[in-house]
Amino acid sequence: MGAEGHADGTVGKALDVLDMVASHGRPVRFSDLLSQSAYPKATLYRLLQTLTHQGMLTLDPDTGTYALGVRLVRLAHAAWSQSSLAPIARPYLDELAAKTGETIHLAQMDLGQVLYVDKRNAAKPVEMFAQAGKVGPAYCTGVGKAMLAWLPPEALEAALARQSFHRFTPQTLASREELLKELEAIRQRGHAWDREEHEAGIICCAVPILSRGGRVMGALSVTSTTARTTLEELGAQAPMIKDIAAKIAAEAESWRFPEQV
Amino acid sequence: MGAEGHADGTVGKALDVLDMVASHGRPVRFSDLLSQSAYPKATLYRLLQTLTHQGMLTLDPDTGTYALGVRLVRLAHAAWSQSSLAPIARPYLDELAAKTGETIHLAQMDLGQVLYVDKRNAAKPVEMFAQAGKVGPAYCTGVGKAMLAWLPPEALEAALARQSFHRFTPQTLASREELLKELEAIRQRGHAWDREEHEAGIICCAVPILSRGGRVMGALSVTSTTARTTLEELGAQAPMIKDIAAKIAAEAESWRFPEQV
DNA sequence: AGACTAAGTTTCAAATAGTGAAACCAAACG
DNA sequence: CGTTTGGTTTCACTATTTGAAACTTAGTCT
Repeated sequence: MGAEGHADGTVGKALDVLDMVASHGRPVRFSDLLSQSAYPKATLYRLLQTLTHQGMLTLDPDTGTYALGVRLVRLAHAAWSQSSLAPIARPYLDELAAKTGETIHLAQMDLGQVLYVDKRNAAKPVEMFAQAGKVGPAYCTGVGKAMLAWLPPEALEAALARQSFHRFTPQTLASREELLKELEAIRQRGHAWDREEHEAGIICCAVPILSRGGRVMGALSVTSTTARTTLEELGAQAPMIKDIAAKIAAEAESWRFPEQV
Repeated sequence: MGAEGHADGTVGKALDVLDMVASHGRPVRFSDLLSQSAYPKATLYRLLQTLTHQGMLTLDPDTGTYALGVRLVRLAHAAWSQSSLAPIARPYLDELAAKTGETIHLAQMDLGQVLYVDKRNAAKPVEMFAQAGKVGPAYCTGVGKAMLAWLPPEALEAALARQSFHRFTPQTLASREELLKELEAIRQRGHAWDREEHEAGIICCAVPILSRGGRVMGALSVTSTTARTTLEELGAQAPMIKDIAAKIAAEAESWRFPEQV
């Protein structure tokens, strides 16, 4: 809930409110927000007013409810096409999807959580917005563990502090200690497994996408079901996945220094 | 450029900076932003720091460049699925695309500009993030004019003030007066034309999506080329488009009061 | 009706947080 | 090496934010 740590300054508070509105699935009334937030009435009111005035929120005059504004959609368009690995990785995901015939995930780290930025479905065509932008836990997903494993100490610490360690399945690594041991194994192995840790019957093989400097940029995974395949079979594809991750990393980096001018 | 009107408060400035980063297609360095922004060095610096700390921006430690952060992608996911008409309209867009075989646009108003929130391409399947989130001018597009025509006076005024009235083609209505006359005609007619006003050879028929109270929620358009069809043929479909717009509006509204509890 | 209640909006003095010129530091350059 | 360029920190000044409380509407109850 409100355990949002320290919201620095007015901007932090405003963004906090934004998150609050986002977390409800539907338009919210002022009083709903008021009862949830730690901020006093007048403060919250002005915050909402500012955000609305800025187009980050929409106030429906009929119902008096707030919803996220369209300006966010515009910003996100830019965010997706510029900040994330998605646009660069797109052709590679297609390639990987074609070769494996399995579900592909491309994820990045967002405040200790896994954020899926792109995806290919085994069968159906992609439904972008509907899928990308989703978040998931880091400690019990392939992509999550792959990224955690290569995070520098302080960042890892920060991320660990945000894990819930909820036990989704009997296989879930539901403690800090177990997870740390696993991360060590992942570093050794070079890729992460998901052994039905998040969802029964779902397994995956994930590799990190690392910059030349060793910084974690994201992770890439191939997901399947125990009904269709085994960890061993998935593991056979690990070199190929790693290879594609390396290509994505290389292209992402070279994209950074196009015209140093 | 900096003609951003009045950025109220710190929050406004922060969002302003966010837009600035977004407007560059690529990661930007501090000095680039500095030269562009009206804010003094230290102010801009702290703003960037705050935004980075909040996950709205990412600072690449290797290159010292800022890019939009992943938190935006997450927020946008929520924004798209909650605030916009897109999720509701989706099946209707499919229907309209199937019936007409033409390109379909669903747009909303964003600070005087047209924001495309969903789209169906004539031939290819949709590329969501790559297309949705784009913005365009209001005064010379079908959807733009359709929305302007039903805006209440003050909102119209605010929107008009933000139009550039650049003459894209000989047909572009490049003045406030011409546009106002056209808007009147649109209200009479019930739908807006785009007579190659934005791009030569591209025509479209657009209708507003209005709430029961008459509030503009968005607009819907069918686009084609002069090579393939004529305004008259497009106009023949206007009733159907209007019908679908009405359905979207109805569903969007009923969605608002699901469980009044 | 008239008195209550809930929900949203506005006020205003006090306090905090934001400002920005200038100083500082550190690489990169010549 | 001295200099430039690019980024970070300081600090006194001030404008913005704060939030208790007063105020307005609507909507309810008796």
